[in-house]
This record gives sequence, C-alpha cells and structure tokens, in this order.
Amino acid sequence: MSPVSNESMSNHNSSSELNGMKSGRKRKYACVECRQQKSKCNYDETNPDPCSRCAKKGIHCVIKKDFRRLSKRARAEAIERQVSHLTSHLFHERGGVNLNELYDTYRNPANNSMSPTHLNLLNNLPISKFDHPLFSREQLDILKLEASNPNSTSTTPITPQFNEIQSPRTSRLPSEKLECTPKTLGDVHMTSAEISD
Amino acid sequence: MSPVSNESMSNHNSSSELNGMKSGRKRKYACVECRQQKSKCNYDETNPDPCSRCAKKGIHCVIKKDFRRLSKRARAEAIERQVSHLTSHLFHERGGVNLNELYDTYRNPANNSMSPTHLNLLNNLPISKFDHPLFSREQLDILKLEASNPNSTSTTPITPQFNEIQSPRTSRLPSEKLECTPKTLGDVHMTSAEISD
DNA sequence: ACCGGATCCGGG
DNA sequence: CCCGGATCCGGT
Ligand SMILES: [Zn+2]
Ligand SMILES: [Zn+2]
Ligand SMILES: [Zn+2]
Ligand SMILES: [Zn+2]
Repeated sequence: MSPVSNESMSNHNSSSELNGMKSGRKRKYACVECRQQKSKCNYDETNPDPCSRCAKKGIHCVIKKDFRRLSKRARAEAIERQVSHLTSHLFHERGGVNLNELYDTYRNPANNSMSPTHLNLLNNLPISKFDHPLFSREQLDILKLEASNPNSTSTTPITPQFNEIQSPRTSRLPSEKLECTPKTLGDVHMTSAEISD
Repeated sequence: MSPVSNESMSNHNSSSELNGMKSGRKRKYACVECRQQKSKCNYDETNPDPCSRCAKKGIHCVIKKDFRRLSKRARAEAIERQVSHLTSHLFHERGGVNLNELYDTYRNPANNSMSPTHLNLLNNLPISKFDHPLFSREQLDILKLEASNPNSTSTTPITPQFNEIQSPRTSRLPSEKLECTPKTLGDVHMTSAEISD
C-alpha cells in the first residue's frame, strides 16, 4: 500500500466511520503543533497515541483547547518596530544619545577609538537589528561618560538586557496570536457611514 | 442505512480515493449557495449535477471562484448607521429640523396637534428605525412649512424615498463582504509599538 | 516551517 | 438561515 501511511480520511468533518462523534461528541480539536503549523491533525481523543505529525516529529502531542497559533512573521515585525521605537524614545529623554548610531559605529572593528568597556559591550551584542538590546539607566550613564572620555574604564560590567514588557490585557485578537505586547485596538471596522461626508 | 444520504466523505481534504486531485487537480471550490450558507459543498462529487444542498433547494448550483459571502447582520447594521448619519446631516444643512424627533413625536397617535399631511405621511412610514426614509427637498420644505403652520394642507402627496448611495470602490474587505457601501479602511492593525508611549 | 485564505462544524 | 471561529489546503 501507499508509503505515507494508512490513516486515511478523518478531516474536520468526514462522514463515514472514523467520523468520531457519530452522535454525541462535541468537536475534533487539533493538537497544539498542528494548530501552529495549520496542518491537518488526526489526533483521536478516544486513543492516547499522538497524532501522525507529532509522532513523526517525536514530540508531545498535546491538545490545548484554547491555544492560538503564534504568527512568527508578524511577531518578528512587531518586535522590530517595538524595539526601534522604545530605543529611540529612551535615548531621546536621556540626552540625545542615539544608540543605533553608537552601535553601528562601535560595532565596526576598524574603529579603534573606543573604550575597552564599549568594545567588550558591543562585541557581545547580537548582530541583527531585530535584537537591539535595551540598557539600564546606569549602563547608559556609563556609555555616555565613556563616550566623552574614551580612555576611562568602568569596573561594573555592562551587559545588555532583553527585557520583557507586560501590559494589562486588552481586547480580543482576530484569531492568530501576535503575542509580544497585546496592545492592540481590535480591528477598527467603520463598515460605512462613519465616513459619509 | 442512514437517513441523511450516502454522499459519504469528501471534506475539503479527504485522503483516500475520491480525493479528487490525486495528482493534478487544483482545489475543491464550494458553490455560491454553500459559501453564503457556510455549509459543506459536495459539488465536486456531483459535478455536472448540482451539489446536494442546491439540489435539495432546487436552485442553480453555480461555482463562482471569487464569490464572497454577504453578511446579512453586518449589512443591516451598516445601513442602519448609514441612514441615521445621512438623515442627521441632511436635516442639519436644511435648517436644523430634526427628522428623528419629528418622526417619533408625530408617530405617536396620541399626538393630535399635527396636520393631516403629516398624519398621512407619518402613518405610511415603516415603524423600524432601520428604515428611516429620506425626503426630497420639496417634501422637506412642506414638512417645515406645516410644522410652523399646523392647519395648512398640502396638495402634493408626500412619500418617503429609500435612496441608494454608490461610491467609487476602495480597499479589500477582510473576507466576508459587507456590501452596501464599500467605504472601508481595511483593518488598522497597529500590532504593537505604534502605541509605545 | 509558515500562513493566506477557503471550507465548513456546530449552535443559535 | 446565519455565522463565529476552528480546521486545514495548497503555495512558498
Ligand atoms: Zn496534530
Ligand atoms: Zn499532535
Ligand atoms: Zn454547494
Ligand atoms: Zn450548489
């Protein structure tokens, strides 16, 4: 028989036998992995075996009735913007020190006019601008100090922090889960009228 | 056998035999009626013949690859708002006569201080505020005249008009089709950041 | 692996 | 009949 397997039919409806809920069941929830991958799940709640995909990947086939898939693409873009805004705001109110420029400048190994502290700091920074870290107030002060006095050396180690922001909780997201920071507005519909004139 | 029928399995995936596109087909498009009703369509199994549902309803089973279902509820709400706004605008620029109040006042049969013209007019109006009609410039003038001179009687009959508004065409709607007046904004996402401070 | 977007379950 | 929202196809 076919090489793929024999778990023929099942679908979210089916109709013949393996239908599942012939008359009584509630629905046919897909497992977490299949929801994330938006792929077909053949997990059968009357059977403890993992679904085909999970089995194939050797992972824990778990059903979470309220799991929402996490959109990788959207999340990446959101975080990128988030960080870019936060950093620019931060350095604005801290006296106009632009970390992005500072970063790009010092990241260049050809630039040897920087302090050892900065060197150590910047070399441990991730390269992608996706991951621009944030710094504490003290770290920033040190940065600025060093910037105006390139041969001084700080004793306190400067390590970037990848902080997590949390907010109260707002509206309901369309379906996917963008995660990161739930600050949304919940789709402004304005179906018609509203605009009229 | 089961009373429902014998059109077992099909689903938008299936897997075994009638899978359809074993290796070549493209997709399994649902017919217009089934899309509108969000119900399962088995047209691909009945192919030249209409799908089961259309057959049962005795209607023309037609496939329109780009048909979008029309949300009745949303459309009703949109129109309601649309009309409400348009009327208020109209009566604003026509001298501050508020039709809604006028309507509610005169609609009350206990109110006998109105002119026969108004009586006739308002009694022929639909009751639901969903259907607040619009009036022509002449009709409005008559209304205002009568309002200041309650015992005068107009000779021209006043009948409400349910006018249709049309607009250019804009962005893409999420999926459903609200129709009515395509003035939309296409979902303002603002995933995160944008708000930051 | 991801995901746009189409299909269609289950419930009002 | 309607439709919220879950499943999952087919394409990249
Ligand atoms: Zn699964
Ligand atoms: Zn699984
Ligand atoms: Zn159909
Ligand atoms: Zn049909």
